[in-house]
Amino acid sequence: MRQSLLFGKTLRELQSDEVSVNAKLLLRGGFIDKLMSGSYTYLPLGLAVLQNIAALIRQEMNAIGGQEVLMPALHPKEAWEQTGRWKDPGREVMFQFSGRGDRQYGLGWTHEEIITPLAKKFVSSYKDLPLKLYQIQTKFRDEPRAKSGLLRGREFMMKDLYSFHGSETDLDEFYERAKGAYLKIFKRAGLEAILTEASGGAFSQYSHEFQVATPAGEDIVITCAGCDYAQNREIAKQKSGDACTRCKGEIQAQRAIEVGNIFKLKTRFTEAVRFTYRGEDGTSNPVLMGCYGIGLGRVMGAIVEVHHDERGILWPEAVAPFSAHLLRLQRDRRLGKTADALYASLQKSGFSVLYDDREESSIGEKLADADLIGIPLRLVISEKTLEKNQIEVKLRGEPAAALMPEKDLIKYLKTVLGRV
RNA sequence: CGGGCUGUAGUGGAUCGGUACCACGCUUGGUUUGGGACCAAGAAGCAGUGGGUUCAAUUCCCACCAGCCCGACCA
Repeated sequence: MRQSLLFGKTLRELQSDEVSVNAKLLLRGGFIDKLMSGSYTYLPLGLAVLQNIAALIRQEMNAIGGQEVLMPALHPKEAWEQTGRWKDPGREVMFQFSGRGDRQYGLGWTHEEIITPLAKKFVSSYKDLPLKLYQIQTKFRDEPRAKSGLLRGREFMMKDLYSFHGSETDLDEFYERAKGAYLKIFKRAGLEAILTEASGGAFSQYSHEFQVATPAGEDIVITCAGCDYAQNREIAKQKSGDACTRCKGEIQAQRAIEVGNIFKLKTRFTEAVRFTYRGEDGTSNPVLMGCYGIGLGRVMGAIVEVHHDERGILWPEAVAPFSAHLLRLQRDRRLGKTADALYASLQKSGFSVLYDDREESSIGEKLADADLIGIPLRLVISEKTLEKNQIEVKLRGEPAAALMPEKDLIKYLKTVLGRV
């Protein structure tokens, strides 16, 4: 992508009352634009990151047998009355309104009410189970207080997977596989997620949250320095400073962002819609369910909270909007031709490149923008490099740059960049 | 929903009650080129909305709306 044509610009200044790091850097970098509190437009750069996160999640969901569907966000009241959630707790978080006539509608903040009847239509025998369906779709929640940039929105992208099983052991087994897939997703996205036990809330006593430790988090998790004990503060019996009951290690409390959670719903929703299946022996049995969510925008925000410095963002390679950022530093014609040629040859080799071909901006602006945008690899063509007939290569996270001739560059990129 | 702070060109900020100023950005022309460079000439505003006080309100008061933050809330 030629940066001169890219929609969205980096900003030098921001409304001074914005405190959240992810909001500041993503707004300044031209990744997102705020429509209102808790509601953002993803500009081309931000959308590229979001789509990379989505692609990564899809890979791992497909790997554990998930099949992607897309359900409506607009729901009829009746679907929610069946499970008793139209009034409580629905009314608290659900946008509800009436349409033509007296027909009542709500916007989906979760999809058990839709997917359970859907699965029921197609599942009747043990042969149809287990079944794992997921979607990546916009959720709406009437949050009492949207805040912290992408971390808590009123409208946000969520991956929600629902699994259906014929037995509790099958549910348990899949739950563990989903847990593993989640840890893999967060690791690939550059996040160290703490697997945290949490309360099951309204419909289950089993639940795990995936928490990313950062001062920007709104949750508090209680962890042990010595073992992998981790519980949400709401249910933790140990507190900061205690000696761990498992390993005597030091218990600590830390702030964290909840980027995902998984639940065993068991029969909470299948019972409500009388969803049963015929077993091998001909008997009718209840279907068991699990649900597994990841907030994509929240993942993106958490990545920025964890991976940034005073100059800007440092995107992990797997989610970066582009693999490389090519800067044409000066405006000289010969230099422009060299840079254009390199851009073309990188594209031909299959690399995703943002090419700063802007003529009007100063050198300082280009360098500052590159740091702010945070693409992992920076390539510079300037009068200096042209003289030596080489290209400057620098990793965003490292201070030193190296020079190399073009013929070595492609080889180097292939080793450094995971995806081509 | 309680509390605090804030609303002024596209953006960020000034403006002891006398109808608005600066910087950035933008437009035109020129110069410059390794960390947001310089010169010149421009364009750009119902001062969040409504009410009140006053001869006079961007400025003081009230209400509402919006934004940020703290708390409550949150599968």
